[in-house]
Amino acid sequence: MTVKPIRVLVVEDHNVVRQGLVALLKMADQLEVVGEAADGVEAVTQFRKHLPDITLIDLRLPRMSGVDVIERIRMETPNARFIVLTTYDGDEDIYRALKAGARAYLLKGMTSEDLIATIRTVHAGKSHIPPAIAEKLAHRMGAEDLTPREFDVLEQIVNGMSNKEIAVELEVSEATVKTHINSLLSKLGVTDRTQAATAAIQRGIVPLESLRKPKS
Amino acid sequence: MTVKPIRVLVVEDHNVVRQGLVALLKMADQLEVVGEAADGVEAVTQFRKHLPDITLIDLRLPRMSGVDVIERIRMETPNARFIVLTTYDGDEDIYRALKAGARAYLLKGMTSEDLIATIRTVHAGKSHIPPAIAEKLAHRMGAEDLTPREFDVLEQIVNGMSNKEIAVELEVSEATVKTHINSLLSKLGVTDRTQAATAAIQRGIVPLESLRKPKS
DNA sequence: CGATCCATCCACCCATAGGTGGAATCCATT
DNA sequence: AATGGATTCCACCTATGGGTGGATGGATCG
Repeated sequence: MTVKPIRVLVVEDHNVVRQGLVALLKMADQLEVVGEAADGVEAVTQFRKHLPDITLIDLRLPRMSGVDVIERIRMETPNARFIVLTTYDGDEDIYRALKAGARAYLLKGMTSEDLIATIRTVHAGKSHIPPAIAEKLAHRMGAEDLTPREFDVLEQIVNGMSNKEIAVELEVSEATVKTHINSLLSKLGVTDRTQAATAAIQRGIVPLESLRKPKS
Repeated sequence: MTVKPIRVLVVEDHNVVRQGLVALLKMADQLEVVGEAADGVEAVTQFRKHLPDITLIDLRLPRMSGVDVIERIRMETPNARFIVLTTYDGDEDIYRALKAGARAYLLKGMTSEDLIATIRTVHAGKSHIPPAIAEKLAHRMGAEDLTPREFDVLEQIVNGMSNKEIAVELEVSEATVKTHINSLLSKLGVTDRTQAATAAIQRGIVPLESLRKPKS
């Protein structure tokens, strides 16, 4: 123990994945896993307790989302460093996480070399945003940001509601719904509601989990 | 080595997850990981080489899908035993995998006890289908099974195509497209194409990966 | 205080989507 | 030979969706 190891907190709800991360990290020198958490609330607790150098964090977490965790912790500890883990590319949450202060992001399909190299890079104070994401990030800025109301309407569209149903649900006229739809269609760069729905799901604007259950 | 260990093959493309599985399995007695594979083709090769008692297999794999792997192997080795791993519930592939001969399925959020217990159960010759899935499986049977052509149309719908565009793409008339749509709407139990699209994604009938890239 | 953005609504129009009720062909199974 | 499913197409009609070009009040911000 000649050099001070990098102290890492692992936050991930899926058991196997968390075990896998810990297993990978143990193979590396000068890395120490100081804590594990399986949900957002526990993550905050563990962070306060251990004050790790690096927090590896999944975005989809029970109880409190990864983005919320990052925001919360950075209010208390502004120089906390986060590396975000995601399963899928093109996830809208990535942008929110980066905006919240994450320094890097990694897909779960990465190799152990990727993981360890990224941890060292971020610990050295640098960021590590893959070029493809950086481009999308730039591309995204100034383009699509839906107003709260447009988001409401989009959510209803994804849930298969007709304009009339949306109007009732949001307690506005159908004309208003149409206005919002026209607006969000052009913001999303799509031509109809079906494309809006799939785009919303694909980009993670509306999470899959919030989808209606089949009418059974 | 008093008792013969259960020989396990782990097939999973995501590095961390595979490592995690192996790490979990090593904690158990009388279990031996005899091979690992990161894609479908390698899975078949590894299976032939080791003839494991149990194959833990993810369904989303590069090069050859998990379902295809199961079908292929069971043609050669009909009593091969598979435990399917999935990230999300409600995945259409689960049904196909079970039909192809998988004996059990597990979510990646499981505990190590679940995993090991399931391996032993399946090795003992029993199946292990969670009640919730068994019910859905029963519920699904006799209901929705789309014809190949209906599936083609649904795929186009998910990709945001209009009826006219679908007609051109599939080289049929718009009337035919409408017929198929009418048919698949009632089979899926939905009322319009947007609901069909989200249902298709949610149930995994059309994989998210096959979605069009934004026109950029 | 203007300027801007948001949310709300209107009228009008046309294209698209979806429903109904056919019908013909082909193919596999009975 | 007959049944049934899948695929292809037609005509016809109505409902819904989406485009255009407005208008209004409220909030926020420089």
